[in-house]
Amino acid sequence: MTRVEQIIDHAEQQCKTNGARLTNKRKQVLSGLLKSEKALSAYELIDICKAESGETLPAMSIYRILEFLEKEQLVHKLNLANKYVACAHITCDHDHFVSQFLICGQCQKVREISISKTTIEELQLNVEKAGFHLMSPQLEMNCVCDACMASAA
Amino acid sequence: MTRVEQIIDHAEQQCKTNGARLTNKRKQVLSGLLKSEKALSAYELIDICKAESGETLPAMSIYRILEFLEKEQLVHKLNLANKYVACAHITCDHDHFVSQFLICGQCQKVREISISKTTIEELQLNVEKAGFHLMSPQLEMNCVCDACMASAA
DNA sequence: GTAGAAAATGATATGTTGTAACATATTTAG
DNA sequence: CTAAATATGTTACAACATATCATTTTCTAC
Repeated sequence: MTRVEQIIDHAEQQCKTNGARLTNKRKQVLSGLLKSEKALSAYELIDICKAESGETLPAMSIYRILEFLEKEQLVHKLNLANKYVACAHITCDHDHFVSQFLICGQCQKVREISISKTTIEELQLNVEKAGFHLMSPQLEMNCVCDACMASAA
Repeated sequence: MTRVEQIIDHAEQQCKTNGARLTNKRKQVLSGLLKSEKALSAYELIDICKAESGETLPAMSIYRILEFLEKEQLVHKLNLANKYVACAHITCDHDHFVSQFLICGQCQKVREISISKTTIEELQLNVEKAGFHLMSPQLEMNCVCDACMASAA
């Protein structure tokens, strides 16, 4: 059983626990994200699913499926890039609090790392002091990864 | 002389120093952003410029002008919202390092605040440890402002 | 001041991301 | 098995963005 299959299995159990259904098409999309190991646009996922299964999922379905996967915390939407990425902690069984996403602008590789509580608190404090309320506690940063940095040079 | 006119004047001097030209159309766009005091999409700026001057700027021109203004640090692009906002520090004469942008998802009001050096350093350290290099040191956060919070309740 | 280069803007078409609205199919529960 | 709920399909379109090539404006060198 491959790593991806293991993760999908785990995700399916997790969904069951929440009374949600990880259907075949939803598995297809999640699997596409997991295999690619980078951030993909909805339309790139259409192509990937088509290549894997032969059938063309309509854009609307992809977006609905991504929305579902996001609610189940299996996928994150990267707003900076308008792309989607599989959660790096599916098999960890813990809820997310705040993640810092590093997105390579060249190859779309993504690292999802955690932030220390004190850093979050400081950012949050700034927000409140400015008269705002944080909605989605998710930090995204435009980066370039080592590999792309090296190949560009 | 209004506050906006003062800022535009200052921006014009700044451009001259850099060997750049703040043309009339560029002033129009910057002025639109300054007056509105919130984040605007390129297409909203088309409407605003049309209302002010009567002539309709093509989308392509707006995007080119925004790109110019961004390079001159007069405008910031908010990738979270696909919108543009006038820099809050045009008359401050200092280079930017890292800004934290708080974007109200309801009214598009934006606060541009500074981040402490230690917080930046910690975030930056995380990035380097993960094998990435920060490209645009700009934090954007989805928020709701006090006013919208109150009116929604 | 005029020619030619460079910079700015315009026009047209099209690509990309995302959603609204309504129809159909599949699953689940009683 | 049937009704309700859930999931997916279809069509059309809105919003954001850029590629390409044409034209206009400005600057520079003579």
